Amino acid sequence: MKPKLENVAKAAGVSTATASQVMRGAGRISEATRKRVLAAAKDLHYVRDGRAASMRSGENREIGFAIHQIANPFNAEVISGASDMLESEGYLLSVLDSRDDVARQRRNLEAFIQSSRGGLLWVPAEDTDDATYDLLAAHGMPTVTFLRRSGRGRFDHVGIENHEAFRTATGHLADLGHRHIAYLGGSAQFGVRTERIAGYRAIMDERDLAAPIIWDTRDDKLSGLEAMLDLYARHPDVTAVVCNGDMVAIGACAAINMLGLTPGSDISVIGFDDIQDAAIAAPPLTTMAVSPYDLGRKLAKVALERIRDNDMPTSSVLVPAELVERETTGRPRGVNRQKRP
Amino acid sequence: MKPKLENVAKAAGVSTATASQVMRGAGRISEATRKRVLAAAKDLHYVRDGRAASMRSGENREIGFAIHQIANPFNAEVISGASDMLESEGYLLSVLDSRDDVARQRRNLEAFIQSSRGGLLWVPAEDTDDATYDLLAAHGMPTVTFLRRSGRGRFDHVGIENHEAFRTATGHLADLGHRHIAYLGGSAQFGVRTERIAGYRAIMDERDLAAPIIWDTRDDKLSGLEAMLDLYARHPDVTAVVCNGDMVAIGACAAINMLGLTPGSDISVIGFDDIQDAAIAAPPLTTMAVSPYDLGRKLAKVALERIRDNDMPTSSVLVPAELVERETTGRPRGVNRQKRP
DNA sequence: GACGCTTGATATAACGATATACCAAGATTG
DNA sequence: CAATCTTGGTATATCGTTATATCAAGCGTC
Repeated sequence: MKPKLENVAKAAGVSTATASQVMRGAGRISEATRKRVLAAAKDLHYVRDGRAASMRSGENREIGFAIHQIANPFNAEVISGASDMLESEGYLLSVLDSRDDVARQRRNLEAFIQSSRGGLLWVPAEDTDDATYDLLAAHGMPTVTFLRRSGRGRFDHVGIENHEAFRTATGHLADLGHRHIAYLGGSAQFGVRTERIAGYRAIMDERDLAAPIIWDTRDDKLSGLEAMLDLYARHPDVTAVVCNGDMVAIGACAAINMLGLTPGSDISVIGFDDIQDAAIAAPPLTTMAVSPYDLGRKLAKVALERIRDNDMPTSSVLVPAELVERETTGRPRGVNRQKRP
Repeated sequence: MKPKLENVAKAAGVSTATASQVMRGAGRISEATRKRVLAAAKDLHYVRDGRAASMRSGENREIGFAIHQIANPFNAEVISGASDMLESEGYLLSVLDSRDDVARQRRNLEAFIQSSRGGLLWVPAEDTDDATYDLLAAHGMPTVTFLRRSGRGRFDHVGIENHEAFRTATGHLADLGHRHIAYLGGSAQFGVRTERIAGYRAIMDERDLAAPIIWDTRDDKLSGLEAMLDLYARHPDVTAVVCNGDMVAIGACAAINMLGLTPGSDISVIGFDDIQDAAIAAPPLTTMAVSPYDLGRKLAKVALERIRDNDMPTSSVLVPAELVERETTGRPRGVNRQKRP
């Protein structure tokens, strides 16, 4: 049923070796036989068995992306960017979603190893244990971690300047006159959040603002909404929130609306990511922008270099985020309009 | 570097055949040697080469999902559902995104064939040509199409009762007293949209309402917003819109807000999908709900049956959608409150 | 003690492609 | 014209597993 190289070769009246060379465009083959083989292949709907090919040649042009959450529009954009870059170089990207579950992630990564994917883009799940990093390192899988850093420098990394970005975000609110600024979406011990929280704390400290408030929540709108309602009930003096992501921020804005208040004038909200929704939210969300598509391309580029030479020293790229002022940040009530510092 | 079965076998002092049997839990092996082999395997960080295994055994527990758009929260939920169902049966799901591009889809599907994935879940890209269906059929790939039907009955299908759902949606608006109802997100010739549009048209016709207006737009918020602005400029008499999806509907609501009007009282909007955003949008969106997670599970279940017996006659499952009334639909201005029929 | 039966393990041939080495025939050279 | 090169092609071992057949040893049975 499934045609193999042997069938193609027989149909074209050549050896499998010759057929193989034609299919790969390798070796020295006369134009006449080349055409004959190609015709036979098309005729039989031949598709080569990549397992056999990759086993023998040691090459695999399928790259894996192990990500913590597919359902996030930011991540989806990253995937698009990475995919485009890889495709332009003749590779292909398949995605496995761990949903931040370490057991599922383990299964996913083992599947990548089992199929000897050509390389691996990876956003490690929270609480990923060392054994998992060891596994990849032990198998010599060309790996680039993304966003969440770890693995003790054994892997390349592409990420965001989180610390600096949250200094900027918090600083922006402070500049506007806010003193009680909370951080929404914190708590987890993982690298990214601690970097971000550190940036937030640094400004709260340097500018001598009120005591930091870190409020936990997951990364989606509904959680952001609930967390904001909670926060407001417990800390009514908070006039501004820095959010761990746009999803949370948009949820928070929805909560503020539900409370009969207005984001930007009653409570200021600043997000992170600049997802498509941010610009068309009501009101449009002030946020820290990084281009996820470009980030994805960058990520893929680093991976390609690693794949081409697995002996290079590991590298690390951090991309800065940029403040995009829209309408959810403003002066707190009771602070007079004055020149910005 | 990469350990193979031979190394494990040698370390345990047995043959590769024995080691293989231990790793698979097959054959008759004494408890003592079983333990010795397992220990050796763990010791060497052994992970079996799935390519070789699947080549020899003809089995592959990695399932592919070829989808038209990862970045859609509805689809993301479907993926989660399918993934959970498959995992519970010891399979694993990897996702390739075609972004509705037929060339990219072709490459993706060929990759699935090359690696001989155990089965295939597939939302065909718009304008998929027959040759692509033929390709899968020719290779005997166990395939279930999802949402978009085609392939002339050669594949199992899981989908939504689109026609009936859009009769319900349009009927709901008609019941409220609307006469000028537009369809937002139409035009493409593909199955799903024509089914939906047919349902809409049927009601417009049966109830003797104004002439149908079909307005084209892509499936995201920004496009929905632009389309709604456009529609309003050209057809100011429209008092209600049925949308092809929640993303479009939410975009449309944003547009209505921008125009200084209120969704639900000035212009009614009804969506489709009931994504998470629908419930927390401002105002909350009336929509036709199907549970994407359950849909994903169902899809996976059908695929598993197909994988287990590829000679079964093909089946088709259509899941109904359900009206969820929230706040974006109401009586048109100027129509008196009256008993619902 | 020859016979069958069970248990635990092994030797070996696939699976489908590709890398390597090799070869025949014609063309080129000194 | 013998020696060398080029061209176009093939035979074969190999990648890492697993399925199949086979086998030796122990054990009971008549």
